[in-house]
Amino acid sequence: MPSNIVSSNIPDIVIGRLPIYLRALTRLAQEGQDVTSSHELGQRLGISSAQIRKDLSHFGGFGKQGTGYQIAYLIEQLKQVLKVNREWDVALVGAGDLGHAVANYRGFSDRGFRIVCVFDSDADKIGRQIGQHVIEPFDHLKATITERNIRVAMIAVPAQNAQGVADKLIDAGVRAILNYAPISLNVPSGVYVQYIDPVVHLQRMTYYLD
Amino acid sequence: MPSNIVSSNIPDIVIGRLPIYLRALTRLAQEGQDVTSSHELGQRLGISSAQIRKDLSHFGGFGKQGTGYQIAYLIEQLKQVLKVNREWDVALVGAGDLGHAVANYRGFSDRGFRIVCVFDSDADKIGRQIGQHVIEPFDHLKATITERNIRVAMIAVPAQNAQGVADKLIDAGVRAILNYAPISLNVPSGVYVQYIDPVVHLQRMTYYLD
DNA sequence: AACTGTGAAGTTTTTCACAGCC
DNA sequence: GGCTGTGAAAAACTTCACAGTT
Repeated sequence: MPSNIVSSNIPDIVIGRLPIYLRALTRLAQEGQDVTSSHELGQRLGISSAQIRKDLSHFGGFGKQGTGYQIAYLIEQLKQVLKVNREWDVALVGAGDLGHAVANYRGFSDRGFRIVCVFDSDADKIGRQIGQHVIEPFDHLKATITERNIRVAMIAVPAQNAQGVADKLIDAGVRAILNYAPISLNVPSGVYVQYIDPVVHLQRMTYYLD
Repeated sequence: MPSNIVSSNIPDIVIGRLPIYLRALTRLAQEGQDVTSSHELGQRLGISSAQIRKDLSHFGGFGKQGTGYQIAYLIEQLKQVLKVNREWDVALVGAGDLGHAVANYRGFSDRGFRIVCVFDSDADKIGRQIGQHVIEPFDHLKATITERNIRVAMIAVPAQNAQGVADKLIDAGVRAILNYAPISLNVPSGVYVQYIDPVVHLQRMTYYLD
């Protein structure tokens, strides 16, 4: 989702598939496999082999004709392209049920992300422990995020507060927001937003049911 | 995501935007507005007005020239198209942190979905209360889902169990799966899957950061 | 004057199909 | 024989621009 002007010439839709490839490759590696092909990967993912080859070709020739792709090598390359060969510090806003689930989720650390601070506006929650973090009050938000130079955040607050939180985050320097609140955010150019709204996903499927 | 053959001729990408429109319209209605235009809606969502008009035109002429769209009417029409003018019973599999957050989430009921049963394999959890449901053991899954004629399910179990759970759900008659586990599922034609993997969303954004 | 609905034009994305390499 | 990388072709999707309606 290039928020506005796209600086590079690689389609965003291609970028969107790379994390899926990376996830599948990581799984193959865990299963002990060393080499795969665009065909095998495509079968697993329900994507055509041509599309996978074309997508990867945007970033260079990662494969070997006749052989396929060295899984460990391709994983490294994709991590580099997606810039997750480093670890990104992430701020979490909202320490309700959802915030707790997100804070306790084990799946971030080995895929490039680490929650480093949690904020909430509820006086009862401030100071409490969540995961391994102490919940900080809202008005620490800017100082903490600026100080730690945090660029990535997740919003897990009620819909009516989400835009206000987003504005504060952006003001503090955040450039990528994963929004769990069921509302579309308005953000300036250069800020990226992704949405997770389970109902949107469900509604997209019921269309096809009878 | 038409799992295989698409019976109708309306692009899936259009279907995917309808829930977004519906969400924005519901919000406008809550704010007390009666009428909107493709332009206003597009501004809010960062989508061109032409696209909104074209998308809606697949299902009939919902608007009035010179005036725009009657919000309440358009909401009703979209609900009907997406088949959420009824309430779908949903099964939830997995009662860990994530399962708890999902089970306690307030946002399903007024948007067409109602969690009616929760399953887990952990003997310690079975019989416990979650939201307003008693956690049932895995081997009740088929009986309960068949009996209640449930067509929609959410998977919130660890990645290594997700495919097995999906297979059981499908065998029991489920046709739409919202998968929170970070793994691509293999499902037969006629079964629809949507994925929620926060890391995939985050990785899609870090590409654009420096 | 404001706005929709829609063919036509333009752009993007996917698939095809094959030369080249292992 | 099996597989990649890639131009070219095909398909899908978005935007344009305007006739027609309120």
